[in-house]
This record gives sequence, structure tokens and C-alpha cells, in this order.
Amino acid sequence: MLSGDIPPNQTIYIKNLNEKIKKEELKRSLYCLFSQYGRILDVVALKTPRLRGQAWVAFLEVASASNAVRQMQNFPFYDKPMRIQYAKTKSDCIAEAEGTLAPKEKKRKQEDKAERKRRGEEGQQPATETGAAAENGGRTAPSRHGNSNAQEAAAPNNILFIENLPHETTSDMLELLFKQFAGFREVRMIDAKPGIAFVEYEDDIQSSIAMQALQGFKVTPQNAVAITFAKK
DNA sequence: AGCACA
Repeated sequence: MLSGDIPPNQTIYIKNLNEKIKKEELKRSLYCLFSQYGRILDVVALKTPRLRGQAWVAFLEVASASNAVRQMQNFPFYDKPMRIQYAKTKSDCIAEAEGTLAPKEKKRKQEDKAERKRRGEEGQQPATETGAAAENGGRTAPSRHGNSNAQEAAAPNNILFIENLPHETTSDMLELLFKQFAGFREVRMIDAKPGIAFVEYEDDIQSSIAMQALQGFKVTPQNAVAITFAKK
């Protein structure tokens, strides 16, 4: 087990992130970068002294997390190689989706200390029948949500591969669509191969953002584009 | 290095 004794988890834990990146941008970029592996339920990043430089990405499916751990290991992200493991515990958003979110013990932390100090003494203990939600036998079957198939996702690339375009699409039309995202460089099409195109950005992160934003975009009612990273 | 849910 390469990931260091931690059993598979729907959530991945990422460290060695560039701490100079603002939280919101970091979360957005992580979301874009990792959504190629499947449906993402949440991205968590905090800038507190203990938690900066780290993030959690919660996937709908464990297989997505597994692919992400392997494929994105050491991926240079804002100039630093990402170190990725499975998270040690279940994300709240997942527990909540399962109906198993335990609203009890506050984790021992500084806020806990602060809170204890604030109230001085415990008066009432909360009724414990809170989390008795249903063990739902028929759990929500997500069927084919996202790209959860176990096939290898292409490695990130600053060049995107666009498919399912109407044959009359021109590169000027595509440029209009793709240049609205930062880092846009150019569109390339091949006369002999109608219906596809390559769109280049300055880097993988910017291409990922464009991919995420335009994935499934309907150029015509019957032409939802399919975007993947171009093969290297 | 550092595993949370502001």
C-alpha cells in the first residue's frame, strides 16, 4: 500500500500545496483539476496555521479517489508537487449524505478550549436521540454519475481535446467560446477530421478550469461537447 | 510537517 497504511477513502488528503494561493482560488483550482476523476462533493481548505498547505477533496465514489491518488501523485501544482493520500476519516459531507453525520463531540481543538472557557461549566447534556436517522437499506444509487468508470483518465495537459462538435464548426467560433477563460492560447482544427478540435492554454490549471466550465456545453441542441485532456 | 468540515 503505497499511500502509507491509510485505507481507501472517498476523500483524498493533499499536502505540500502552495501556501501563497488564496483559499478560494485554491479550492476552485483543485475542484477543476480533480473533477476529471469523478463527481466531487466538496473541497475543503483552511488557512489556519495548522492546516494551510493542505486540502481535502471528497468524491462521490472511492474509485475516483483511488485514481486521483495514483494519477495526480507529485503533480506540479502552482509550482509544488502535490502529495496525495487517502483521508484518514470520512468527510462530514459524505457522512451527511449517508445520514450518519454524528453531531456530537466537538473535536479537541483550540476552539473547544475557547468554548469550554466561555461557558465555564456544562449545564445540560443534549438529548442523544439526535443521530438516530434511518439505516436506509436502499441507499441512494448514483448509477452512472460522473465519469466513475474505472478507466484511466488522461493526465492533465494544457491542451484540451474537444469532441462532438458539429462539422460546420470553425476555429473562430471555438475561439469565441474558449478565449473567455484565462490563459487561452489558440484553437487548432484539422480539415481532414471534422468534429474535433484542440484548444491550448498556458498551463494545466487554466485548461482544467476551462474544461470544467465548458464540459457538456451544447454548441447546438444535439452537440454537447466532450472535453478531455489531449494525449501527450 | 501538518488530517478538517468557519
